[in-house]
Amino acid sequence: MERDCGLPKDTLRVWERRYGFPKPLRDHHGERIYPADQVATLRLLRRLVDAGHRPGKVVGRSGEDLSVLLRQVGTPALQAIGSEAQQVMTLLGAHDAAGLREVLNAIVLRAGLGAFAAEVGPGLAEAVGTAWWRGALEIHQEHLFTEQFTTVLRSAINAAQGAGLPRRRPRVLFSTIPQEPHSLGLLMAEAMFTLEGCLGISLGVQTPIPEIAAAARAHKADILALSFSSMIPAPQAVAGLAELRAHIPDTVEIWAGGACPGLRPKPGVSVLRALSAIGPAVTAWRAREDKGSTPE
Amino acid sequence: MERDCGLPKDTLRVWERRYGFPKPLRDHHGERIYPADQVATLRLLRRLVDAGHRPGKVVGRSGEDLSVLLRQVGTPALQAIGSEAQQVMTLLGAHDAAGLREVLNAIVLRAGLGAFAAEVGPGLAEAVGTAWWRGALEIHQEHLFTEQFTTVLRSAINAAQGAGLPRRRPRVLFSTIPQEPHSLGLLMAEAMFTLEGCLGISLGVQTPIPEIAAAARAHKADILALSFSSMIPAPQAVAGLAELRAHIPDTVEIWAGGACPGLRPKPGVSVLRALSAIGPAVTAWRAREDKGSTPE
DNA sequence: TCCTCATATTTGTCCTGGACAAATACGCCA
DNA sequence: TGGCGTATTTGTCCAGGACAAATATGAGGA
Repeated sequence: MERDCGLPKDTLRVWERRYGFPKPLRDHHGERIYPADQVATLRLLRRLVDAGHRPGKVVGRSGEDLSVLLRQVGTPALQAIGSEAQQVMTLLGAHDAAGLREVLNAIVLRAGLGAFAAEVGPGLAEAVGTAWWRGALEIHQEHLFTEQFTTVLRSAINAAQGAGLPRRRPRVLFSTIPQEPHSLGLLMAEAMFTLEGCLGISLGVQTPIPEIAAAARAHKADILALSFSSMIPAPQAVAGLAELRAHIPDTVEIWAGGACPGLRPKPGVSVLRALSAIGPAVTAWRAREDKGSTPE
Repeated sequence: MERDCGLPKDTLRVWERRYGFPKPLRDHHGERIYPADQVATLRLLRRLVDAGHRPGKVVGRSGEDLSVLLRQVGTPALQAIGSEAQQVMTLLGAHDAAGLREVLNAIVLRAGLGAFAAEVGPGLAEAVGTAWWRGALEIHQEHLFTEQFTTVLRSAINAAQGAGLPRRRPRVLFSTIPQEPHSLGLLMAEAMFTLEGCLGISLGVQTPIPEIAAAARAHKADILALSFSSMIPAPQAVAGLAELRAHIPDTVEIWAGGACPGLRPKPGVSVLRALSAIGPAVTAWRAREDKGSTPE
């Protein structure tokens, strides 16, 4: 059930106790049955809470009230989106998967893989994310975008890897912590490192922390690249990074990036604010490495 | 915490109450802190329980006892794996991502995409899965396999789609229910449908059921293809299929497949036991469609 | 008027211990 | 030996209480 509206079971329970909503029916044994309309209202509530409303102020109000509030939130962001994003939103509205892929491919060819991954990609992802929690987009449309974007970007990365550019260190290991299921940020980072000629190995998302550490050792990684989306609570990101840092040797650097607001550099953990920072950071790493390996 | 050993919080609690294990430390406030060695033992326990052992018989025994039991389980399966699988296991053992990708690509080229997706892929996936829960493979090695396999297969699918073969109906929508995070089965199915010249649209994994239904309508899908891995409890798969069937129009067929043992055909839900069954099934669908559209 | 800091309120998550239905094993009879 | 009814095991839910972190509120000073 909590999967259907994005709210943990404990939260549903305590809302019911404190605010009198939701008011689920009970089956013959006494278990909660959430009617479809209450689930729909809960979904609205989740978005409002994510947008900054206090549960005490909005839980218990009618679905119509909530829709009104939802429309007031986030509308300003709508004006600022670029022309690519508008085109993408139109195609998503028309459920045109093939057209979407064509447009994305065209952007890669026109702007290049670097600009696509570092500039256009994050912009599109943010526009889609915003549109989703404004209610302008269904979840399945967001899934469709993610799928097409992934396909296009991965095939571009493959092409870049096969291009015969000499691959050399740093050896970079990509993954996310178990609480982070989003793969787009990781893939965009992989693109940037690939363009720098790095040796990249991806574990995909949601690898347990001891396993990331074990993999870093097994693959003799120089850099561990972690991606944190804006959906992940900042404390979890910080805790994950600290745990990871404690598990792996100091010779392995940890580079964290993504839209997560609470990300802060720590000893042994670099934070790259933007994907465009990857190029210079790799150059700096190589300079350090050359100096360090010079016999004194 | 439950994320780290794959056991729900409630289960950990009740094991603690009934069997006296785990015995977590408490922080200053009284919250449970699971030491690393207990987490490791819990991971062993999870595998044993998955393999059929009763919790009452194994929870509370020492880690060494459990390792012995784990070795006894599943060893017979080891002998039967093919030479490709042995090669893959060797490469995984050496953490050789590039070599793994080369081998997979070579299989695609030698055997063709159809045989790769329908025969080799499931065999490899099973071998890797078995090796994992036997303890012969780390989780990060399984992640590495999944990532490389996905990359190779997706790029082969892209090539097939771009090959200029005329695409025509049925229009197939791919996804999995929210409880099913595994994407390999879905991707192999997508390959098979692509080879038949179908129009495929993937939503990726873990789409909420009402959203799958909405997408089926929006995309005017003829067939909804769902994948169920062997890890998903059969009742959840059956319930998900029933709910889905109730949400979408009868004109949309539901085809389910995968290694999930409890999968049974129902009215309006076909079950394809093997990926090789997709080709004939598509042919049959087209025959039905042609007959149906003939003016009487 | 605006900013800063201390206090009050809100909110999510964890706690304990009890209950029960589904799944599984066991024993009986043909 | 095999099928079936009963006993046990097992996972998940329930209720209400507690507390720390997050957030809002208000007082005092520049």
